[in-house]
Amino acid sequence: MSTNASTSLRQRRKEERPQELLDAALALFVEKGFAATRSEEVAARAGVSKGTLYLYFPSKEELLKAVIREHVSSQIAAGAQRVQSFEGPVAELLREVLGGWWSHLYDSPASAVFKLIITEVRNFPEIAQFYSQEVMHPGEQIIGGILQRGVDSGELRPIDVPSAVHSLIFPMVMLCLHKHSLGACTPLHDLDPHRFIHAHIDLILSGMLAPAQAAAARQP
Amino acid sequence: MSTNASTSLRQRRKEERPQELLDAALALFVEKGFAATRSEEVAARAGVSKGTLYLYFPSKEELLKAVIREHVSSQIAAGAQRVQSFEGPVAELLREVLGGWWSHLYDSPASAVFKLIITEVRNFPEIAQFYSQEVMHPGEQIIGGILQRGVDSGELRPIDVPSAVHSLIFPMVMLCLHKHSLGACTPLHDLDPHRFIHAHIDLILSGMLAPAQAAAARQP
Amino acid sequence: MSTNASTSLRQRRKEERPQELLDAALALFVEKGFAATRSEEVAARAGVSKGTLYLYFPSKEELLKAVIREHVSSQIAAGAQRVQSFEGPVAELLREVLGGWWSHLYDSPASAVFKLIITEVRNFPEIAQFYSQEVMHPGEQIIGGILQRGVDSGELRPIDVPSAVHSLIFPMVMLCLHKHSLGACTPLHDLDPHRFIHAHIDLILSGMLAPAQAAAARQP
Amino acid sequence: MSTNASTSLRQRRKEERPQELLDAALALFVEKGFAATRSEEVAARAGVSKGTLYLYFPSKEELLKAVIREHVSSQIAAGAQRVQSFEGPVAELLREVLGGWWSHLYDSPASAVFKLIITEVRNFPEIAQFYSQEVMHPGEQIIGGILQRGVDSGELRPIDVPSAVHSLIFPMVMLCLHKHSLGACTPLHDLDPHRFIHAHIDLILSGMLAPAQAAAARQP
DNA sequence: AATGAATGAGGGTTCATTCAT
DNA sequence: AATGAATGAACCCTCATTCAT
Repeated sequence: MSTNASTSLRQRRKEERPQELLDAALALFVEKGFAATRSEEVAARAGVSKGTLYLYFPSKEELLKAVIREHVSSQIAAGAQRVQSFEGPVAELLREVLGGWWSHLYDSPASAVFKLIITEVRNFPEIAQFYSQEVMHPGEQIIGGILQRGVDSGELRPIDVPSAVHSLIFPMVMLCLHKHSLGACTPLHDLDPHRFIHAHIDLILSGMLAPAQAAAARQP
Repeated sequence: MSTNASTSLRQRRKEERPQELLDAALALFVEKGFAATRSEEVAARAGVSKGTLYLYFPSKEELLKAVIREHVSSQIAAGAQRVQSFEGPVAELLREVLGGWWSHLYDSPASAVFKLIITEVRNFPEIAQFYSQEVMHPGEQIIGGILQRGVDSGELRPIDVPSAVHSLIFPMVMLCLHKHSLGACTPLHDLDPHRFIHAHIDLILSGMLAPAQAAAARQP
Repeated sequence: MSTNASTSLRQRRKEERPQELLDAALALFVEKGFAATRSEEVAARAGVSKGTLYLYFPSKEELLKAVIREHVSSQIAAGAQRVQSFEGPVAELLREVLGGWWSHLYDSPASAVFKLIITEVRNFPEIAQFYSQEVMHPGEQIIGGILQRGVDSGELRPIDVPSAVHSLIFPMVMLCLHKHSLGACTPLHDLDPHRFIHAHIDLILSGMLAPAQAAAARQP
Repeated sequence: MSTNASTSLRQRRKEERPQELLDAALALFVEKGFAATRSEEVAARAGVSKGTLYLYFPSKEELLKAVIREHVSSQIAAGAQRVQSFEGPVAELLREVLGGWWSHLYDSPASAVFKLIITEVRNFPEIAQFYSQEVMHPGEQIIGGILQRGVDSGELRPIDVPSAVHSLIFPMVMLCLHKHSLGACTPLHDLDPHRFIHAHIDLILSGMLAPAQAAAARQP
């Protein structure tokens, strides 16, 4: 009898189902918007039928929240760890943290979540609370902490830290948004995302480094 | 003759209705998304009944396109003019152009259009073409032209112009998006939009100015 | 002053309005059906505005009834008169009555009314009563009377009069229906309406004439 | 296995639904007209809910076309076969073909389709093409062929065949139309449909038979 | 008398959700 | 556990009718 084998296959499928549904939902919600996505489409894209979706998620709205939750909790803590233990100069730390985050982010499905949040917060305000607390504030804390450390150590000019944090981060988020909106229609002619981000970090760093450091940076 | 008097109430309403409907539509499409906005809500917000909306726009989709068209054509040409005729240093020109654009933009309903475009392009790809040609490319041309002029004159370091353009612009767009999404739910704690943009421009300028200029900028 | 002239012009228009509206309504109701015709179309075809229609008819339904009433009352009485006073052979009388009726009918707007009645009686049963009493019964009486006279006089075989009446009349009505339905889309290839009706009457007569008459008819 | 049992209820319904919907649609479209019939009424009459209708037909208009298609394709070929293989006199053939067609037609739902076509062709011109090709022309060919055979063999007088075809057929169609329009409101006082058709065929035959045949027919 | 802007009930269609199989 | 037929609330849009001008 194939009971054992088929059970394990079934079992495997069964355990993967929620993730497959979440992936399908993320892709479609980001592409068409939550309201314009039919739940049957989500099911079809995950390779199951309409009814099955409702075995795993009680409603379309809960599915949305699960999609967002899934991509929100993670990697902030990891970033915080690295910052604590890092010893070298702030410029390097910043390049590592933001660069690492970016190379992880842009090409992964997680880049889509920004669009999802921008698009749907107004309809589901609980998302706002959630996202602010779990992602935005901690992220700003980490980057802000690095910058402040740089200012304190004299590596950086005395800058307005919160502003600088957003000068750094906003273009990265914006690029993710672009990827899943206009960028999916017309290509971003003369701008490679990965090169841009490095140029961007360098440009901001140039603007922040204390004159001595800046001179040093220009003639190593 | 009843021209003068009769023009007043009925006629005046008739002439103002399309604008009232467009305003209502922009607000609601941005708040809830196109698909999640009922046409009756738009009508109600404009103070008319469902049917009246369809006297002025043939369908909800045409209404969306009209909303976008309305906020897209303008002010690019004006910006180009100013740039052509300007004589002073590039830093000043940049502050004037971006600052002027910003003070006009952020507090006006036009700031909402960014969200609308991010949200709806994938469903209405003709918007992409339209927006790229009418807004993005010309805008990038203008800012890129200024930066290139600065590089050529030695005011700015030899930078990657397209990257710098987006380092400058993306945070501004991002702030508009934020205003109409997360920002409408939880306030942007320690960041005043107008002050941020000036700090942002200054920061980027610090990163771009040629060393001589930068030194001069630091000690007047 | 043009008061007099313009008043009379206006007056003329005003007096003709109801008829123009009735004509427009007949044409459109027959073409598209009552339910599928918009009252604004009727008004437009009559050269007036939507509101004006309602100055002359209290509702779309009343307009329909007026259209039917208009084409129903007439010419039955006239036919009855002719029959009473006619002296010659029945075959001739029949050709005159039906031929006269036909040449009057087929090319006039009245031919359309049959379709209107077929189409709309079920929705407005009062029409049935009306039409039966005013048109069908009297018409059948007249034709039936002629045939009966022929049978009584020996000109015609002893036939089933009611059947023969309908054998005579139904194709004529059918041709009117055809004109305003299929005939308006694909032409009636090899059948000229006027020639058909004469051939039809002759054919039926051939079938009804008493043998002696028939022989006479074949060799004069 | 649940095949046999489970096929029963749910599956059986699924297979029968389209037909049930078509029947309901035919009845209502004929009674009230296409435009005046609400799709919910059709569904209700078929014992299902509004939404279910759209599981089987993509739109009300497609439902109409399906209704017509269903009643159009058939029995013409069957008639043609019988005509080819028939050996006896034309009068008998005609009585058999038309009589057979009639007894099949008048009391079946198919009799309603004539009204549907008369009523809706102008709004859906594709129906005209369809019906002309599939029903009218072939039907006229068959009857015309019989008559022509009779003329050629000397059984019938030299008559205008196309005219005679319509003299024969039009009253039958007309009676179907009547059944579903006026006849549904006021009864056809002194005319039984089935007797009428036989009297009608006999009458027309009397008019067509060659004198010798006619004399024979009168004295058996 | 005539207009046509405005209304809102009504009807076609979609789609989240349920439930018998 | 999985399916997909069925439901019916909800939404887009139309159009008969009204009424201020």
